[in-house]
Amino acid sequence: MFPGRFRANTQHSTINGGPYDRAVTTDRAERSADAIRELIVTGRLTPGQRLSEQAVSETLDVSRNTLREAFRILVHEGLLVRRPNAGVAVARPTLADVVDIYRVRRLIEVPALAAGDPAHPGARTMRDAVDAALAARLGGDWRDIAAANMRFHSGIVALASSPRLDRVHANLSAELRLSFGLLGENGAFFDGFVDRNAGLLRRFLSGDADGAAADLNRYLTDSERMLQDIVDGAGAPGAADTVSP
Amino acid sequence: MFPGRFRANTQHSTINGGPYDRAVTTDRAERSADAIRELIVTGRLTPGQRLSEQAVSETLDVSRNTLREAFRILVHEGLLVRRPNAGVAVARPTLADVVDIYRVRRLIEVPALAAGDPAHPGARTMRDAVDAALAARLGGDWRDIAAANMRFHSGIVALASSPRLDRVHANLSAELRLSFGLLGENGAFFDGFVDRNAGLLRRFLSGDADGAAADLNRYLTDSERMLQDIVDGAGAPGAADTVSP
DNA sequence: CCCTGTCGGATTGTTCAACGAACCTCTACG
DNA sequence: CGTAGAGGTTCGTTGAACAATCCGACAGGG
Repeated sequence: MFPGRFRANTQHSTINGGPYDRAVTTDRAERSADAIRELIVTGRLTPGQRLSEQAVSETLDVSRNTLREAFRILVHEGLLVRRPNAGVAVARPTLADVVDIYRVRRLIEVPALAAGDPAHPGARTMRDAVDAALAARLGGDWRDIAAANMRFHSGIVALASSPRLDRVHANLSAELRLSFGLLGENGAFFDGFVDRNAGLLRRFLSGDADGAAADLNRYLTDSERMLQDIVDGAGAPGAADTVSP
Repeated sequence: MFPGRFRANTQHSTINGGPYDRAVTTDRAERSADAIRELIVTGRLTPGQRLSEQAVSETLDVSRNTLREAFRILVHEGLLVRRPNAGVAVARPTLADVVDIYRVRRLIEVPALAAGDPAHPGARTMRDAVDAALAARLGGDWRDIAAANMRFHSGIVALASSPRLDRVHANLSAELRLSFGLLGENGAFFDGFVDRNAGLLRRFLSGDADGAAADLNRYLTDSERMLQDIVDGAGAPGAADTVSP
C-alpha cells in the first residue's frame, strides 16, 4: 500500500524475470529464518537470549505472523527454544547436547569417509575447504577458520550422497556453531586442527580411506573434549536473556 | 532465581500412541501438525494430494495463520512439499527417497544394535513391540503389525540413548509410513518380518549383539528391496506426476 | 532483612479481515 | 489444433484486535 512496505528487494526476483531464478529465495518466513540462524551461528545472538516477536519483526521488516513461521522452523531445528506464553529464546546447549552432537557426527562422518570415493564432488569441497582454512589462518580471523572447518566436514558427509544425511549434518553444524559462540575470542582453538584436516585429506585422496577415517575418529574425540571443556566452563552463569546490544 | 531457564529439549516423544492428556502440548499449531501427520502416516492423505489452507483450517478449527505454522513444521519434516503460490501437498516419495531413507536407517540402527546393552530400556521397547506384533498378526490388521514393527525399530535406536538420533529416526519412520501408504491393502508384506524380528531380539538378548546386527542388516536389505518394488510399481506413469484421480 | 502475595503492564497465542499476486481453468479466437 | 485471455480461486503477507499468561514492581508480614 505504501512505499515503506517494499524494501530489501536486493536479489529478489523482479516481477517476472527468468522462470528459473525462483525456488531458492522467495518466501519471507524462510528468509527470516535464514537471517536469524545466521545471527545465531555467528554468535551475534547469545544462548539464552530472548527474542521479542515485536522487536525482531520490526528489525527484519516482516509481520509478526510471518516471523512466527520463521520461529517455528528454528525451534524445530533446535536453535531456538519455546516456552509457552513466554516466546522463544536462543537455545542454551548443555554438555549433554555437545556429547550427543558429536556422537551423531561420528556416526555419520566416519562411515561416509571410510566408504568415500576420492573422485566424488564432496572431495573437491574438502580440498577447497582446506585451502580456505590455510588462507584464513594467515588472515587471522578464527571465524573464517571455523567456517572453513565446517565446510570441510560437510564435504565429508557429501561423500555419502545422501540428501537426508546432508540435512541432518547441516543442522548439527548449526547447533555446534551455537556452542562455539561460547568461545568468544578464544578461538585459537581451531588452529591445530587445520593441519590435521590437511593430513587427513591427503591420506584420503591417496586412497587410504580407512586410515583417514581413523584420523577423523581421533579428530572428533579431541575436538569433542575441547568443546566439552568450554561448554562446561561457561555453563554456570545463570544470568542471561533480554535483548540489549 | 531461575524462574524460567530455557533448556533445549522436550520435543515430546511421539513414541507413545495413546493421545493421553498429559500436559498436552497447549500449542495449537503443533497439535494441528500432529493431527495432519497422523492423517499422512495412516494413509488417509495420499501422496500428491493438495491441502487447501482454507479447507484444512476449517476442518481442524484453527485459523489460517496458525495452520500455516503447522505446515511449516511438516514441510520441514519432509512430509509436505510446498510449491510457491500453490500451497502445500503431501510429499510423493520417490525411489531415490526410499533408498536414502534406508541408507540412513542402516547407518543408525545397525551400530545402535551392535553396541546396545540388553539391559537398556530400549530393549524393553523392542520386546513389547515384538509381543504386540505377534498379537496383531492374530488380530489381522496389518496396520497394527506395521505400527509394532516401527516401534521395534525405534527401540533399537533408543539403545543409543541419543535424543537427536531418536528424532531423526522418528522422522524417517514417518516418511517411510508415508511410502507404506502405497501398499494399500497389500500388507501381508509385513508378516514375514515378525518372526525375523523375534529371532533378532532373541539373539540380541542372549548377548550376541553382533549376530543380531548382522540379522538387522539383512532385514533392512530385504525390506528395502520389497519397498522399492512397491514404490517403483506405483510410480510408473511417466516422470511427470500431478494427481490424477 | 527476607519472604510472600498481589497488581498492573507487557508479551504471547490466536483469530479475523483484507489485498495484491500468482496460479488454474475454461473459453474464445486465430 | 493450438494459443492467448479473462476470471475465479488460492496463496503470501500484512495489520489490527482480544484473551490468556507471564514478568516485574510493590506492599505487607515474619
